[in-house]
Amino acid sequence: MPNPDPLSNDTGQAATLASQVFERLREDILEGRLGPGEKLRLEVLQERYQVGLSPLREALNRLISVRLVEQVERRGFRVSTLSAEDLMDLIRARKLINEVVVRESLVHGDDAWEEQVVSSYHRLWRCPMTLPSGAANRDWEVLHRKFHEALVAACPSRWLRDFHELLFDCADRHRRLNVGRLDQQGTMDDHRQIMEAAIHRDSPRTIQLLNDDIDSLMPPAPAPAQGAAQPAEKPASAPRQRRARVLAK
Amino acid sequence: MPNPDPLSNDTGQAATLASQVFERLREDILEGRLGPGEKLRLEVLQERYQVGLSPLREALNRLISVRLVEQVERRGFRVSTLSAEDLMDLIRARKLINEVVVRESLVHGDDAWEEQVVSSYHRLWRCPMTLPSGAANRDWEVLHRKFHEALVAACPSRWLRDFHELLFDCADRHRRLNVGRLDQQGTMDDHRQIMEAAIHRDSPRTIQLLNDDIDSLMPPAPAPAQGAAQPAEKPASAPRQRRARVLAK
DNA sequence: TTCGACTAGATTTTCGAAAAAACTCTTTTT
DNA sequence: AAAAAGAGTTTTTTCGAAAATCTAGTCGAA
Repeated sequence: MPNPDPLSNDTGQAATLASQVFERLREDILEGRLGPGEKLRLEVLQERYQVGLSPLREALNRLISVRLVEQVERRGFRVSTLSAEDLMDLIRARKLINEVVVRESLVHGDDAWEEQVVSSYHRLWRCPMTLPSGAANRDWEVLHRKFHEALVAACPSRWLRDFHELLFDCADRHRRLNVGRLDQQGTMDDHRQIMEAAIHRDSPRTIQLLNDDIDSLMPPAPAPAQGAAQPAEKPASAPRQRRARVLAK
Repeated sequence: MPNPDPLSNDTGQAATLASQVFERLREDILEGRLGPGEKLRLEVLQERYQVGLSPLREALNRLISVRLVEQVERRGFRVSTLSAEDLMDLIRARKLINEVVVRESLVHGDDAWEEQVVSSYHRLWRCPMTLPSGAANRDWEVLHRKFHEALVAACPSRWLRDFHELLFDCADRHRRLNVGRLDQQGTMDDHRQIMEAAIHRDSPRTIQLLNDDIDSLMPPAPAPAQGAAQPAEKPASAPRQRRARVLAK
């Protein structure tokens, strides 16, 4: 379940404005309402989220650490870009980390872990991937993430789990922004297979299945370098095209 | 060479206050002037670095992303702690990432890379590890970091290089704060061996040597769980010792 | 025309004070 | 005594305006 109340965090405390804005910005980027490469003007965001500069800036900074936003000193923030190259690198790194983390998790997972895997799978299974309207179902996204998180939850290395999570989120952004362009059918069944391989502690198979899943993000057409997502200056409003400039050093 | 001018960044631009404070805070934490677990009161830092809240907060947020600082909403920031457990985990993760990154780097490294490795080694070799005064030599720290960076610079995966860097910095913090307690003699010679193995493209040996180096951070005495570094409330000034309290959750 | 200096407007960064929470200590209640 | 309730003090978070810097466009010289 996604936290239903954005005004409070998991511990029931009231969230700071910074956290709230962080969440909203995150969603907006993940869902593509703020496109890759788009400039994030502070005043605009201030207006959009109805907050002052302090919480906004704080949120932006946190988004940088999860690589959703990039900053150039004194020149502001922008949504980070998604290039085909990045994606390839991401896929490679992910497979690598995944392999280790999954293996470790399967080795160390106890009964409680197993239950978590099964139940998070079941919740995911029950949840429709798309809403009746055809739009992506946010709940599904969250459950999907939780399922993958549960799989590796038993890996004893915090560092590796964190890397895994970061990579997952980045890959997930690519996935979301490419829905339609990607072939995402088997997903339902894939997850069941993964879950079963995992609770049978079949490392090689689990890893293999997950790697396939990861690979499914590969840019559809290895077609001529034309880039799936260019750092467009907000397609909707790109009146002023400026020529390349030589920046100091 | 550490950037000699903290008022400007690498591109010659004037650095923002936030960046300057970030650097200073970073140094202070790395050198132990701000100890592990120490509470970072905003007002105190404001006074110490002579800046307003905005740049301070920004710096703190950036430090969080490199794991030097931790935050609890509405309860402020503190220097992140260093436990023996963390260190063990860190060592494991580092060896793992290291293995991959080094192998890739040795495979892809070209002549320019090789030169960089050699020259960064040489600069390191030339530099005394400690100052005449006996204190740690900051230049050496920087060159040391650069040497390790150069080794893996040819790894084509940005993600893995970034992970490698993050892990290195964290491990380095442990090392610095434990100088004296650790056996750090062979270092000089070790680096030469590493460099040579690397330019001979001898992956297994390079990896082995680096792993040994990493292992050398292992807590000296596996003595009774007494923790090498407790989240002490600033040893230097702990006038009010307050009894343990039950914190929410 | 092309380059460079310059100006006006836009945008980001920083400050100082106000608002909101958390913490400490005391008092009250069970 | 232990827990609950308050009151005053810290500390963090947020705002709104000022300062600093960047950008785009203009004008003049080569």
